[in-house]
Amino acid sequence: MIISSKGRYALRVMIDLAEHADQGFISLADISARQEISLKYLEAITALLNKAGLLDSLRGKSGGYKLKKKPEDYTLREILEVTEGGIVPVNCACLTGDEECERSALCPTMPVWQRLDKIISDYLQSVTLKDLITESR
Amino acid sequence: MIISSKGRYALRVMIDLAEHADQGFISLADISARQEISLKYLEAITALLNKAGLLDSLRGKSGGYKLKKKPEDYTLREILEVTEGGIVPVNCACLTGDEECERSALCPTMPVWQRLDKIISDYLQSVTLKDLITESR
DNA sequence: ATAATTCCTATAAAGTCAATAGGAATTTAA
DNA sequence: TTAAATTCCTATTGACTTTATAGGAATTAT
Repeated sequence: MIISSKGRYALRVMIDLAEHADQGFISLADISARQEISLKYLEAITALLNKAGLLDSLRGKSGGYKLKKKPEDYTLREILEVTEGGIVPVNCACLTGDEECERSALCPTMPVWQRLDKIISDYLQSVTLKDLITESR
Repeated sequence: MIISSKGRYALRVMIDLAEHADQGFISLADISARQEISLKYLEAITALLNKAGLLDSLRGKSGGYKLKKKPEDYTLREILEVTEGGIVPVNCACLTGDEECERSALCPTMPVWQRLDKIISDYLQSVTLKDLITESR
């Protein structure tokens, strides 16, 4: 799985924050109730988003989170990369680069993994948070 | 990870078989030596490919495997789907379909997962085993 | 016959994922 | 000034998946 439930939930959190952007800081308790995701799991997810600088946070009573940028300025790629710790479709050294691969010089599969990686990356880069927001009806 | 090491190895096996297609049945011992993958793991991988009907096999002395079709008639998609047991980028019910999702009617993320799935699927469908074969030099 | 091979079932070790727990630090609001 | 609400931090757990390996049965060419 390229995108785990952490990434899926992160997207729902960001959408929720975008849809309530006019209400200042939104508490995780509110998001938990609306999205039916446990408070504790939400804490883990927003910790990642916050550390990466995607959110503003305020501690203490009537605190919470809000978006730091406009929805159209977040790409799905940046949101998902933060929560997943990198988006890689294949655990091959030619993509992860964490170890040397002796075969790389004549590896027939390398171009495929690199193109696949680019296709995915490009698509996720092309969609913004704003694209996901459903107008309230 | 959308594609595990089993899928990566499967591709290398298929390439190896394609490159030695003129030599009749190729034993896993030979592939193991060339590809530096353990015999036992190769057995597990070819079992999947064989059960799915992608290979011809012959047991006993001087037995082995060979391709059932021409390299240009295998898509990466069919090879990888067999060894991975399905290629799905996100563990969401809208793709796996193994359980009902109450949110689906107004889920803002569903179209993204479906498009991502299609992009990946289309790309892997468009590349054949023949495309991967490097002419010997 | 025998050697080489695929085929079958089981198992083990390591890693990842999904989620929870408990409490410290902070801040607002009563 | 105190109490309540909230984020923040570190740790842990159970389930599941991945990546193999082991032992031997069945089969077949030589």
